[in-house]
Amino acid sequence: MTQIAPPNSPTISDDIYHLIKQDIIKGKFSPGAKLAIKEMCARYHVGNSPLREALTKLAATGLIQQQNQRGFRIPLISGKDLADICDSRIHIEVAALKMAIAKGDDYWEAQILAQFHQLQKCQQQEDVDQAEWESRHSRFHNALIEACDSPSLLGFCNILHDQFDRYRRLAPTDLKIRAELDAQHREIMQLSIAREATKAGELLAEHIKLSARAAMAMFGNR
Amino acid sequence: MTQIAPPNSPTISDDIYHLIKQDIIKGKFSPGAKLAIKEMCARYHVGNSPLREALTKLAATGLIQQQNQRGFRIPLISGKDLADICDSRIHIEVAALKMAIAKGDDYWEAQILAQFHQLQKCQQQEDVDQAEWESRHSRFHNALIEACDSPSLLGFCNILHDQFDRYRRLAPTDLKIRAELDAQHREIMQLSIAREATKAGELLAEHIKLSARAAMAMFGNR
DNA sequence: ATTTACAAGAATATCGATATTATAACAAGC
DNA sequence: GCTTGTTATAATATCGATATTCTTGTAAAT
Repeated sequence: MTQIAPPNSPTISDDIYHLIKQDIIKGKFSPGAKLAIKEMCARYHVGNSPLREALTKLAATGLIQQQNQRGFRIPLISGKDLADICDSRIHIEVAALKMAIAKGDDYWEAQILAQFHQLQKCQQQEDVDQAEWESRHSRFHNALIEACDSPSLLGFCNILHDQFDRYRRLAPTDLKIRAELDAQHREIMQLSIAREATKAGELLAEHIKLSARAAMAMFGNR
Repeated sequence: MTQIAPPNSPTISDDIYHLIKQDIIKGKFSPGAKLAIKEMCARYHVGNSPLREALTKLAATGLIQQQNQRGFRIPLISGKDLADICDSRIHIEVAALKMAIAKGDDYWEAQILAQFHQLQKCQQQEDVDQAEWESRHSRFHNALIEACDSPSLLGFCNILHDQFDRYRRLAPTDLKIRAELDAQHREIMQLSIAREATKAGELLAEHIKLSARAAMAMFGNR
């Protein structure tokens, strides 16, 4: 009995879902901007239905807002919102990291090393490819928690990551802070593989806070 | 300057989203069942587009599964999945409760008392109205954490609640356990209003575990 | 008997057009 | 001048039909 791998083609809906999602995270739409259906159809060369499905899906993850009979908008930004995303990320991602440290196997350790290496290589370039860095950075953070074996926590982490990234790209990160963040990456990796759950968790919390600081500076209060 | 309240009519898409969501939670579809587009359109008396948007949204929250070119399915159930949902709920809902206890004001306290009272009244009936009980039970749990002032955590709690409820309704809860769960409700309420964050959190964790036990008994292993 | 190839059928996903609702512009009344 | 009411316009949401993809059944080949 040979279980043949199913074909499973992509759909337009799914393709532009990822496209639009990335564009939002990249900041190609300004906060509060209206996403007019017709314009979006023209921009992404798709019809009504798949576009709306993609937008609906994005609205479900909080990356855009939907109002009945009034279409879709890019959410406004605020210090309060960022603080919320940051705090939630700390709660959930730290929990996931601790679980991963408890459950992770050799493959998990290897993947962390591998992704860290790729991130390093990317950063040593003369002019860093932003898109590539973002991708590798995400993969590194994901590798840390992937072994937590909790689909729901991982899903929430992804949602929060996306929302967090939109903020992070609004404010260019200072070089000094960038170096510090990178040092934290190394430390978190080492502590995780050494199974120092508590210390690793604390450092990850610090790391997230520091990441948020640059964007946070754009808002006076919370 | 009189800021008039906007009209904001409902949409078919939004209406059936809630309808289908409740039907899934109520267990009207068996795990693994295929949700054929045409049949669903007939069943809910709606067209193609709003139905697909509703299903897409539900897929984004994990209440149904979507596969490209292969439509939508009700997720299978498993002890592993339930354990994951349960654990995540504990992580996130306990965190939210502690935040709420730290930030809650008089209104928060009053709402908890009010929702608890309504839940009690409902339970003292001869034959409990299941739908009404579910609604009041949800509102009580929500009242506890609402003051946490974190939209993202509250959103995740709702998602997990929905998934959890589907499992809970699969197995009828033993009367003895039911009484115990209700005693916990009262205790959690009291500890919360007394601002005993740690104790309240621990008890909420116990409460969630106990709720899951009945459904968990349906699966031998994890 | 098992696998492979192909064709018919069914289902999903998408398009183009329409109906419904919100928005904007403008006139009338206080 | 400001509010209120009305109409024209534009946008969203929905429908019905079509194209594309998967699935099933049958026949040929190894």
